[in-house]
Amino acid sequence: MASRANLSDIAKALGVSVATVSNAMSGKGRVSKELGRAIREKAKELGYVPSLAGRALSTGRSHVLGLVLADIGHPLFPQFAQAIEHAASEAGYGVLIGDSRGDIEAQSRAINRLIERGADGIVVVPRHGTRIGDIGRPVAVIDSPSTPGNTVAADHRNGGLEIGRHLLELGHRSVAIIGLHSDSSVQNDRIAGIREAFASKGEIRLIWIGEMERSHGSGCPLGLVRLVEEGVTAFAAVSDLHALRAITELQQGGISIPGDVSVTGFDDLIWAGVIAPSLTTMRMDMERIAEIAIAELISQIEQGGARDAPSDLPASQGQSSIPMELIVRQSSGPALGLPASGETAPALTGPASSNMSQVLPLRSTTREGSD
Amino acid sequence: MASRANLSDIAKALGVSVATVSNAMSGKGRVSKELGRAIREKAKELGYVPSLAGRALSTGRSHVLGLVLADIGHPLFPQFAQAIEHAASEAGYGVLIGDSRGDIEAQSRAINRLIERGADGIVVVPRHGTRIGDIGRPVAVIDSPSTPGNTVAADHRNGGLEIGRHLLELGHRSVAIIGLHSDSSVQNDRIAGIREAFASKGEIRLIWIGEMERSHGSGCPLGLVRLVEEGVTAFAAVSDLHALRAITELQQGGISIPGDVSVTGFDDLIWAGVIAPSLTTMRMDMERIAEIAIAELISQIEQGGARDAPSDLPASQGQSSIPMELIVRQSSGPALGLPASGETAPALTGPASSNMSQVLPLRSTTREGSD
DNA sequence: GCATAATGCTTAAACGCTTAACCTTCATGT
DNA sequence: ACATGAAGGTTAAGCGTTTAAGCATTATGC
Repeated sequence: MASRANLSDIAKALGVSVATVSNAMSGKGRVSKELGRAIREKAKELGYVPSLAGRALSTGRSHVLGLVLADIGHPLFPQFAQAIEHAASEAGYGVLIGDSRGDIEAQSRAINRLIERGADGIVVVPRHGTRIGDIGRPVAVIDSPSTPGNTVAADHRNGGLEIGRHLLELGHRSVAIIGLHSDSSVQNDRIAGIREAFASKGEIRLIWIGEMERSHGSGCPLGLVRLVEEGVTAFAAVSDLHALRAITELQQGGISIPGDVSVTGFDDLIWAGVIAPSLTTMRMDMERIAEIAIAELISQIEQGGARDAPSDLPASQGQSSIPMELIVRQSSGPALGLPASGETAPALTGPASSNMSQVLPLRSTTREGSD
Repeated sequence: MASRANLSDIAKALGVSVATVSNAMSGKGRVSKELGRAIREKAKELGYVPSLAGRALSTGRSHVLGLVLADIGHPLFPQFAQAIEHAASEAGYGVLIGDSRGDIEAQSRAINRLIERGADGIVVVPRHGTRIGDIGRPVAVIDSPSTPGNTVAADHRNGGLEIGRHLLELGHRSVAIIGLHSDSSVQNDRIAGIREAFASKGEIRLIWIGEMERSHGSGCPLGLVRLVEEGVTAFAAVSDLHALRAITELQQGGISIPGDVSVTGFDDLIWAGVIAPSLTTMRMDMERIAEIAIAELISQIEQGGARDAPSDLPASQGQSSIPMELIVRQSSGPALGLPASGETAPALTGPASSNMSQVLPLRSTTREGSD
């Protein structure tokens, strides 16, 4: 089997010049209707596939984009990768992945590697608290709308607002927010949103997992049961991962969800729908985010060429923030003291956290799965 | 800023020919020690980065590999992507991702797209029950050792064996295996391993989530509490995702883990270490698997060239299977009736599954987090 | 001391594509 | 009738690299 057909094969077969064939395929030069059709037919017949390498060398464009995730191990990565790949593919671009496990320096190394590999532009979901400097090539940053230099992101603040309102409507007046650490814009936006929803309407406390783990080791209990005793009726985690941690810890402590307390998450990660109780959470519109990021990137690539200073033009339409969607499932319910079905919930009596062998009353779960 | 320096710039600056510079950089032709050093110095000085496009055009090798995951949304994807990217990068290759969400046909489309993009070879983690046909280019398949055409994979069967033995040692004699559906070689291997461990030493039943969801809807309860009443003391899920589902369902039903029953998973997914109780599971050695897959692929690429019939040579050393590692955490403990610390565990009394408002005794969790 | 070989470099072609420039041919406006 | 322009092509250069072949020059064998 001969190796792949090229332009010259088609040209020879039809007795025309390669340039004409090239023009016909790209629809750029001046080629008569008929010849154009004939060429495309022949191309199909020979199974012609353009050589990206040849094209890249000639045009200086590889038609490949780089994707750099700060934390490629994050469970959100699949969604990102899938959406970005899809959008890029639609636009005729391939996606090269860059691993930046580890620190910030690794992140820039990853970016550089991708550039050396010839990526026309880079999509970055940066590590917390990182700013992407000028890398001499178009970049689209997906972080949070409040991050300077951000290109597109979900409206995390509004997401927080919605989850806050949801809990508020359910009657919760004392909630604990669970975050990892305070140097992530995404988390801070979400938290700010929740706070805004509760402004003066309820009491909020903050739990930083990062801090607790620093003193008690990774995977340590978060002491949530004690908070429940102190009156907290809802836990709003800024990630489904933390929500999961909360749910299991509470359940292990004999607390019923959503009977006794509610738990909400963020991101609608893969397990959100299958755990018991299934998780109420906020979902990003990855498809749209990816589309916009890619569109921005490609527009920069195609017009800009060698433009590197992002301060040059005000980046097309500026930064867009995409609404998030509230997914109500089983893990959120009416606050204790606001009986759902006429029955009065028994108050929690005595300390339950330190001594799990105590007998706890379990309320029945009344809600059904909705999706 | 001038665009990137190329061979010709270096050649001009030193008054030599491009060919010499090329030889010096690649160390292939005949170049004197001194001149070689001078050239490399100049290259560094000018910030020379070889043009992959030029090289690709000249050599016919893009130095790019394609990565196709059947289910890119699977939580294992990050680990795969990271390991593959790392191994490929070490070998001087980039990794292009292919999205094959959806059916088997989408999988071949993804593979084709990557080939059209010029990938020198493809790493495939195929969809259950798929066989990758001849695609005219080197392929490395990561599925299960029992799959025909498999290149490298974790030793899932042995993994099952180990988890089975672990439960056996803890005194469990009646376990339920939780799987998704029966057409996955990986799952079947794992299950076979567990079965082998228990051969005639205990009772095993099988739960297929797929079947249950087909009749009761996605995310439906699996009825595990009833199984506990019937005497099951351990649940061995073939994926951490299912294990998670089991743990939450059991906890919600008022059953203590590992006090009343044990639950184990597979794959050591991201949440395994942070949920309560943390999850006992089996981990694949992704790094090694990726290394071997990439090495195989590259060896095929570099020697084979246009060889397409895999039946030609017996594929180097044949298919390798990499041992899995048992990670013991909190979710597995001694079987009921085999008191861990002198204390006799109370037997479960009466039906607990259908009526969750029943008051259940909770045993204390005695084990500490170990990692 | 002369054929032979090794060494160090250059020339030139090739990879497949794009694109500017050029050359016919034919239709058009004046 | 003749300059002008458009249409439909062709030629040729160039993108950056590799690599076979060629050509001096110097070392080696006998």
